[in-house]
Amino acid sequence: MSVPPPLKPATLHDVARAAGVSPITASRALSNPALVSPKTIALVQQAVEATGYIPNLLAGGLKSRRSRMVAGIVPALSVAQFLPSVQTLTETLAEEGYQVLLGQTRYDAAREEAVLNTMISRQPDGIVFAGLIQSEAARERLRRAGVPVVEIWDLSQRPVDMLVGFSHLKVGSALAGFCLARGWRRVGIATADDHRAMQRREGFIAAFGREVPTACVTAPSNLERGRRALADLLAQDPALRMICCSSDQLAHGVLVEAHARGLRVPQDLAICGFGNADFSAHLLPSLSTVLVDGPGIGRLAAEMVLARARGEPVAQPVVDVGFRIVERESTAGG
Amino acid sequence: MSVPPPLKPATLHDVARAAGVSPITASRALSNPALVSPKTIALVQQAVEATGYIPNLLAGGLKSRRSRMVAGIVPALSVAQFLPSVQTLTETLAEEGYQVLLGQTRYDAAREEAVLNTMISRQPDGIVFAGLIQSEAARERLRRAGVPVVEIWDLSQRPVDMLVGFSHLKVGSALAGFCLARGWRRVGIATADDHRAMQRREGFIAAFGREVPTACVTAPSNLERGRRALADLLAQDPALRMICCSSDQLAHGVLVEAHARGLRVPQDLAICGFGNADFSAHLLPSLSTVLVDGPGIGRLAAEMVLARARGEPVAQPVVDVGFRIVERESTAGG
DNA sequence: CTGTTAGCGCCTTCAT
DNA sequence: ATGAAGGCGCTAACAG
Repeated sequence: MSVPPPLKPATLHDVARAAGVSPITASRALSNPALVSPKTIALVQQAVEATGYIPNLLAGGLKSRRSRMVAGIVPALSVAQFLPSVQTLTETLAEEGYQVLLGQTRYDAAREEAVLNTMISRQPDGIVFAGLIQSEAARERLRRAGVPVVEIWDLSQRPVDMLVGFSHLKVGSALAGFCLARGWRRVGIATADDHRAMQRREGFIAAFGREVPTACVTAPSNLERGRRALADLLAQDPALRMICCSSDQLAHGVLVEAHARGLRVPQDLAICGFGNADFSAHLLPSLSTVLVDGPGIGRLAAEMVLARARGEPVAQPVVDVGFRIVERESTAGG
Repeated sequence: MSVPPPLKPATLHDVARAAGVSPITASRALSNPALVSPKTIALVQQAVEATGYIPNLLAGGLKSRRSRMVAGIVPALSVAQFLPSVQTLTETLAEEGYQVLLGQTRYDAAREEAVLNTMISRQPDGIVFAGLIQSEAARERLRRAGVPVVEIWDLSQRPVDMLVGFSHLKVGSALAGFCLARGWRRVGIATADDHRAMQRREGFIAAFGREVPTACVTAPSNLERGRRALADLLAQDPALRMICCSSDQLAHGVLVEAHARGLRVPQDLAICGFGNADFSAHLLPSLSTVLVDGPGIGRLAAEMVLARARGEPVAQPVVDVGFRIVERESTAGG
């Protein structure tokens, strides 16, 4: 049973020889069986077993110009926001034999460019980028390279190529409307300092009609920073009635800090998050939030890239998936 | 300023011609400048600018047999446990020009094998696998392929190759000792159904001396399942004094459910988690947990792979990074 | 320090 | 349905 390990792994040539056919026939038997007779296919498959052949996708990709890899680029893997999108992207692509190459920009423009350059060198069949690509040089290089690009989780007048996202400004104004409708005037904002979160804040203020107390924390946000943010906000205005947060993690921190200070939520203080994290519906009180279809964004981005890879046109290269405010206990009453 | 986009992207040949040198010299100027005169380097760099050259790492990898890619395989990206390791792995590798290829097994043995096969076809310079590789066929194929493999987050008598982890049995027995020392006899376990979590449970029971009420939830665990787990456990024994959980997410859920039922933590019910999630220290009460150095595991794994890629021997191919019980408010008193 | 030669393993193109 | 030729873009291995 046990075959001694060959020093050199078997190549398609070895398989072809073992099967008594030419290399190209072996190749077709494996990647395009429709063109080969059933007899030959069986022969080749036996030869594959016998030789322990494992194809070299690098070599195949060189000639065929299809690497079957897609770059997935996020600020950091720890940004919980993007995880469902990346996970679904990876799964959807895997079903079609594509793998995701991971890149992290750390919210850093210089690294963003470096990461994109490295990715281009790897000849990916697509690039999915969380956020908008800022660097003009990178945008130009991507267009030149002709790689399909999908920017996700934001909206832009001038995407590099394709886009699946929604308007953060509109999220902000929707939240402002939400507060105004309930008569909440003393509202504070706890926000991370990333571009998208700040845009939501801008949208909020524009619709709210005036500046509001703001606590700004370094991205990525987390529970601890949420606690500090509330402390900061209450120092600015102890009578705040409502806090809008740039993530559910931050909102959770605000909630914990509120409890630590004996504030009742929502009676004394209402709280709203963003992103509908898996825990939000199950906190005490359950957390109101803004729902965005993260998995849907990942799946759509994958399908766009796959369509391009197959040479099909993409019907709708820019998709606004929208969002929805989910009212739960933390904003009840009002 | 604006150069019209070339139909064909520039190759190293184009750069060499523009610089008036041979292709191999251009190659060396870019990838091994120490071997080339400063004058030539400058020439080549100008040519790179002029042509807009972007190297093709696929082609380079084919010849040099170094793909500069490392496979990173987890059950699912949403398993919070592994994120710090994957993030640090990705960062550490990126510093050396390596990228991570993402794979997800979904806790599924069949997919585990499929994912590993796909990864091998991509000629990675290493494979970092969260957990132990179960499939004997895959283990054999990996050895044949000669790819450096690092199994992480577990310990084994027979790793495929290298390993960075710790003993889950020992974690369990340490937790049992922790409970016994405080005189807590009515202890329940809330656990996910994955292999490692179940091992911790086994270690607990062995050291505790008897079976204990157990609520078992489907992995990956989250807050909602933690709430259900406590409900389940209290139905089994309403007088439980302490709950050990297989993750901090689960423990968080147990904490929330305890509060929902008017139980005081830790006075009525003590809770301990696992993994030291970023939020654990900042909950009310702060959550006791088992600390494991996730980023450290990722960094070590990266360094092992890099060492192998450089042809250096790995001094310690199996590393037990250990763990530490972190006592916080949720287990105070007792 | 630089160049020549020769492939890496596979697949596209064209022929049969 | 199968095969032959050639080359994808780059870099080892050797020369000079």
